[in-house]
Amino acid sequence: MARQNSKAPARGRAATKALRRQQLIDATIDSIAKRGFAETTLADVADGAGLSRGIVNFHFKSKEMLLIETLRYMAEEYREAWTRALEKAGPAPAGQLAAMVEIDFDPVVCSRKKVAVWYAFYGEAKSRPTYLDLCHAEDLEQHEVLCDLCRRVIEEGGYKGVDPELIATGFGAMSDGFWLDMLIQRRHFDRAGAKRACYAYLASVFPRHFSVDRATAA
Amino acid sequence: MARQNSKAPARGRAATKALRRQQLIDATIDSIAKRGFAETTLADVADGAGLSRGIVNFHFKSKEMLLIETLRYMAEEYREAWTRALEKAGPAPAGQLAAMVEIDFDPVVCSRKKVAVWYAFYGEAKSRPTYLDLCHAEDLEQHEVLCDLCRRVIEEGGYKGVDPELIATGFGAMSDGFWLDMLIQRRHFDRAGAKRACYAYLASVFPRHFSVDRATAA
Amino acid sequence: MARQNSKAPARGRAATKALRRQQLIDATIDSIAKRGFAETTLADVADGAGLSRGIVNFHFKSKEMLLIETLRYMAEEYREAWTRALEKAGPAPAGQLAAMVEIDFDPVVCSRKKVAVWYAFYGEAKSRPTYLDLCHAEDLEQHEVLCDLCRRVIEEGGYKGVDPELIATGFGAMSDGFWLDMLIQRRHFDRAGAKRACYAYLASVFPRHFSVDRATAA
Amino acid sequence: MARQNSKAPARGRAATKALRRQQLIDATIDSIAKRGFAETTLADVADGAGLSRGIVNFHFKSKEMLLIETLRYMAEEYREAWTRALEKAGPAPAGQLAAMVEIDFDPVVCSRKKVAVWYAFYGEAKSRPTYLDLCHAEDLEQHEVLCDLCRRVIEEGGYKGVDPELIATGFGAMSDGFWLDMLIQRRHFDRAGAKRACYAYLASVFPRHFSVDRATAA
DNA sequence: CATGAATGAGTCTTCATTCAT
DNA sequence: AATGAATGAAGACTCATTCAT
Repeated sequence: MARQNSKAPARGRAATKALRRQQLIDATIDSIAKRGFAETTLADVADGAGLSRGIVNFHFKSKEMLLIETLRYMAEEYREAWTRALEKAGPAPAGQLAAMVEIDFDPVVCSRKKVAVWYAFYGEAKSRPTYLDLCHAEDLEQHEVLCDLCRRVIEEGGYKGVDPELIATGFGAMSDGFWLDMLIQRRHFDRAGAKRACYAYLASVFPRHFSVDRATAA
Repeated sequence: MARQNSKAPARGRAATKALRRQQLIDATIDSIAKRGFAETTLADVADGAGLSRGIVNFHFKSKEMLLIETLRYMAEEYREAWTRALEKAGPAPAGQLAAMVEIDFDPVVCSRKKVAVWYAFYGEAKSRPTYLDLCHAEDLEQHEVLCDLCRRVIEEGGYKGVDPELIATGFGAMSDGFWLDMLIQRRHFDRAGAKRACYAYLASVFPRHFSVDRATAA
Repeated sequence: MARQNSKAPARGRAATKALRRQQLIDATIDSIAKRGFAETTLADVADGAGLSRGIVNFHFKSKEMLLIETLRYMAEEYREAWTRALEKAGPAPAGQLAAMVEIDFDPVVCSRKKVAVWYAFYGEAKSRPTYLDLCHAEDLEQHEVLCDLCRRVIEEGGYKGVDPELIATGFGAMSDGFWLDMLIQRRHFDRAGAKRACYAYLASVFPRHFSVDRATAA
Repeated sequence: MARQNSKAPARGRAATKALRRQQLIDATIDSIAKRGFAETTLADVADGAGLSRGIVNFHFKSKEMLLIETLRYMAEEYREAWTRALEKAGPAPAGQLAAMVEIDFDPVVCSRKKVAVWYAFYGEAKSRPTYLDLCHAEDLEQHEVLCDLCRRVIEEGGYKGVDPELIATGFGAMSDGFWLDMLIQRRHFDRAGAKRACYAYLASVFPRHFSVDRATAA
């Protein structure tokens, strides 16, 4: 009982601490999406979280660290999203490839807000080394997974003269490009249009697995 | 004589003025590429141009204006590049499409430095309205040109069930995605690889016009 | 029994309270010696004492109060040291004067750490009258004692034309100056050298009582 | 004429710059003397100089640098003072020693304000390495000069059993101690009293050269 | 008694902009 | 046309103090 009494506050505090950190990361994402990288001040973040001014330095030590943790959070969120999507997709490689298309343009991951934050990090030279440290391994892993899926689709479908790496790379680039479209509406394209264009790409390469509208059962 | 005397310096001054502006725009591009948007100060720009501190406000009124003019310059440079590339390419639409691939990954336009600046503008929320004002019309124009080229290739090749807009859009997105790769080396891809992936895409859609390595004569 | 139960913890608490205060004063001295006045934060003190952050305000109400108590502690410590030294020295005034030299450069009182703290307070003294108030009475008392000792030595030795106040003052100043040397090593002098210089001074004034190396029996 | 015109502003600017720096150093000395080291902010200094907030960082880069330059200025001022005093004093070593006493307690060098600043630097641990870097060589030089003067007085007077280094050291320490007295008025001593005590010391060591009130002609 | 999360006032520093020269 | 000294607003960060637990 005594132990429980002494643990309860500890648990509460630990929970509070984690909660605050997440609150602040969320407020950071909101602010970057709204104001951009350069205009996001710690005061904005604190205000956005409804907390006091010194709070960020208390929980994250510095602005730099807050931004790093924010990037880390977004990278993990994205990674979990596509990992889980593949798990749910069943064993067929074409289905998994389609799942990747779907998750890449799922509002959870590809909202205007989230995309704005990704591109804020991409665009800011100072954050590039940090980005590489944090995301390079995961980017590579996703690339390998995509290559592998393409390879298996090619085998399955007996496609001749198709380089899986080239297709995987092209798909990844296209996906990134459509995310940018979400942000600046260069080709005023919506999620559905982006997916259709991706499926059109896959359908032209893997006609026996994909149609313009969706994945075909192999 | 009096006229000559007064005109010569006037011309010299006008030239100097234009020269100074270009010097400062170049220095701005260099600084954004090196330090990023948020870290670029007017002092950096002035130092980079080898000029004095107050110079930017003198020639551009404000930092804001300098950035707008810098963006305008880059947009015009890019527009002229692809416009001229199409002119040189001859009348065949597939050749023109190939010319677009080539120019999009030509070092003049797609150096790491230039790409860094583009993405700095994309990533910075504050610059987005400016970007739209300045570039929307031109982006749209390029998109229309690409759609038109695809349409004509489809007609020429009698390709069935191919939506030109979808292909043009997909190509544009892929190109943007590869530019991002140049910047963050997400898939550690070089210009040649990017072009091959683009041609692979076009080859799979327009097999009678393109091969993985280049445009095929129709 | 009930009383005992309630008293024992009370005594324990009082003891704990005094212990905590001393712990914090010690940590303050350590921190001032190490980091200086301006750089000493309550967090440093709390960490140094191995206690929690809010603890100082809990036991001392404010940082200012902690500093005052620290100074008071050092002043009392010094006072007790020289008082006790005089008591031990026997009745002869020259012996007591020598005892004052010895105690002034005794490691207990004149360690580098302690001197650092004294001079930290001196450095702030002009702007904080409270600090002066604390030490003024005791400084005066010591000065009177020194004057009295000199007077008695002069009488005893029949020294002509020697002003006891001037000698006492000069000795006090020299001692302070050597403490400063300990701190900044202006003349890179050690304790032994300082004592020799003091004895040399006393020997030149009171040649029948002192030699360079020590007090001579009168 | 054109040259003159272009030089005049340059000279004016250079002069202004030096003037500003001196203004700020003076304001720093004033503020440290009034408020102490820990309480001196750049705002205080700027206000004291009647200038704007950012001015210190403009002229000195950082607070740290301002403090270093302030210390350097004080060290040079003191050095010049005693150097010049010796030059004026004539060739006799006893006269030069007396000149050192006089200059050490001359209001120019030993005002309460100046002493407050010296002791602020001595007391602040962080400034000690800087102090050593800046002043160690000069302190040593002054010490050597004092030793030399004592040596020559001893020779001249044929004093037996007197160690010049011990006397020089003792004198230096006594002088420092009296400066501290000026600051905290420990023995509520004025400049005249301090000098008398110094002369009393010298007179007891060098009776054929000094009396309590001044240097005696050798 | 003690903890440590939270607050917010205060400080240093940066930097766009102005303006006298 | 150009310079660079000066300004002052704004932002990151520190830290004494408070208070719920």
